[in-house]
Amino acid sequence: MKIIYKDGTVADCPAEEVNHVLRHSTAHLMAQAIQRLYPEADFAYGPATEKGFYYDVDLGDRKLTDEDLLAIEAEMKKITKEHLPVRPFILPRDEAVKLMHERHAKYKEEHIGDLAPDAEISFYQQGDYIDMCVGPHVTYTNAIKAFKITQQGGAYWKNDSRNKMLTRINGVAFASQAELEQYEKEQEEARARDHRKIGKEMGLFMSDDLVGKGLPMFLPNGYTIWQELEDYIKGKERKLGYQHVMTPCVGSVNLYITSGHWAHYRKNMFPPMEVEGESFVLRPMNCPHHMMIYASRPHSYRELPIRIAEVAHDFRFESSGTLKGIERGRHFCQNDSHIFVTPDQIEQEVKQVVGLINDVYKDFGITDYRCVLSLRDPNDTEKYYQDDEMWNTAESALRSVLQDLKIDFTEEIGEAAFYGPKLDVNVKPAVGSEYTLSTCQLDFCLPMKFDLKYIDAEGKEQTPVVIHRAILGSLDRFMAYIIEETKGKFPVWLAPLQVKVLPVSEKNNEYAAKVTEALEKVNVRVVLDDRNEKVGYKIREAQQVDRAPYMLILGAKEEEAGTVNVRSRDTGEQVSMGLEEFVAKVTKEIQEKAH
RNA sequence: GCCAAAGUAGCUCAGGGGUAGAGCAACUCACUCGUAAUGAGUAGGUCAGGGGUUCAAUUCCCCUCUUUGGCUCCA
Repeated sequence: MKIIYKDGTVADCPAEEVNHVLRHSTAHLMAQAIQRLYPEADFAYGPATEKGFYYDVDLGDRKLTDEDLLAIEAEMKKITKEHLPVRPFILPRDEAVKLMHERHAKYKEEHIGDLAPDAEISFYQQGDYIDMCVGPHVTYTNAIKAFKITQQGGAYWKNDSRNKMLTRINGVAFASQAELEQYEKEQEEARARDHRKIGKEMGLFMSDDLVGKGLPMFLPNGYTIWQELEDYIKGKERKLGYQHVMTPCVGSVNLYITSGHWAHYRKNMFPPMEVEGESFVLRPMNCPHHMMIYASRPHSYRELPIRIAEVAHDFRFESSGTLKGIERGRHFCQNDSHIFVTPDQIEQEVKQVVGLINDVYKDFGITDYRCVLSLRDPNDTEKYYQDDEMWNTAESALRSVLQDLKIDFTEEIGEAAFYGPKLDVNVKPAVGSEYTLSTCQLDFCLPMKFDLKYIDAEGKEQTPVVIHRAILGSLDRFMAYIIEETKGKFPVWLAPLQVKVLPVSEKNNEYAAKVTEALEKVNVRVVLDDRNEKVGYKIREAQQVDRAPYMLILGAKEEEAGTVNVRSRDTGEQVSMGLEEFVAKVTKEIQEKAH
């Protein structure tokens, strides 16, 4: 594919750039179509995205309907067929401003003002459409072959909620129709494994208007998984010397004033409750409670590290637009811990935390994640606790552990907690944008605010350092992740229904009941489907809805021989074996938490 | 919170100013069945809620709630 640079050079597009250029050019193509249909349209930014492009446009009071989007798409197709040449030109700044001003492009005009004084200002023209742009672009409009407008939404000018909300029109674009179709197929598959959809199908959780939005409730099947996860992580933690505690979901406002959360995050907390002249809030996090547990008695350096852990209920007032099933609600259970260490234990302890994350990810087969070292923004004096030396020490401590462990990570400015830098492990859901699964945060700040101490080897008082960490993040969110990763086909140890017993006819119900009982006796989660239906019908439901790892087909043959016919959910394979043999197999898999 | 779209049976969805529709699920009956849907029948609804227009509203208009997508936010 030929592309044209802003200086007019035409060249072959490097293979790895093809999609990006194509998508960026498709954004221009769409803008041209919009301009033809709505001449009053004023364009802001219109970049390429991961799979396509968008353009933010100010349409005044006009609202676009789905039909309007189809009309825009049709106009785009028309323009590609017009075979318009795409040509760049460069203007000095004053002429550039003049051109944009004449064309009533007020966002572009403002954009010029944001550019570096010596920046070269280039434009691309196709037909009567001119866009300020650095390029490169395709050389003719008909190079764009496979695209689709996917949706519209609002987006703030310069991504700032104080600015005007513009109409963002999103689309996807590919080099070929086949790739576009492939993409659409993948999207459909992603929607099918959305945890909200599977959660409904399998009866894992629900929500109800009367209970309140963002407040999901776990149903028996979902809570079974939840409890398995809780037992699993607590077991891991116990082996590493964590001590579990239980603290209340409500705390006095004074507690959060002391911690600094009141000043920094009050707007994300449910408003206070006044009783007997005191104010209380639903807690949004557990650090202050755990600080108070540490502070309740004196500590020697010999005791450190002290690892206080809790699977704790938290409540955060998330804005309504961000709620998403059990991935992000207003109530969740954090797999939280606060580790109190001496400064020279930081490195070893962070390494232990990272080791635990690795261990857990291995157990769940999680491989598709991204590590981020979240740093403060030194210019943001409002959000971050002000102490440069503290920040520098904490940030470089975390960085050096990551480097030591040879972990790939990116650094992101302005992503730190107000009290310290974080190592975040981020993953992507089936639908929607990336979120943090695990986190490990270094904190020199809260121990000071709570005046925490330990006695060092010289008998002097010292301030400990706190490591905040969450491995499964919140159990709710982790469950959402596991649902999507497995498409509801959980490993046996997690599956809400582990074995489904399917008699071939009613004649075999009695034997099937006996088999069911034998499994119940060894605590296997088993259900007998003795409905008067054909075995194929029962299999379909057990496979597609229950997603039971094992189905036991029991007919005359099995009854006579005292065996079970085992059908595997994942392979569809059928194997006959003795009941005892099956019991041993399934209990072993549960015990070993086999994938 | 903001910008859009949507809300009809338990689920997935069709419909449309004049008695509310289908498939699946549920229930009943028959069949007694061998690895992803046996057949017949029955029941199931304040068409999210409230207000308005109209002889008549589930349908048109307004408000509210919830859901979905995008933006902002995410300790």
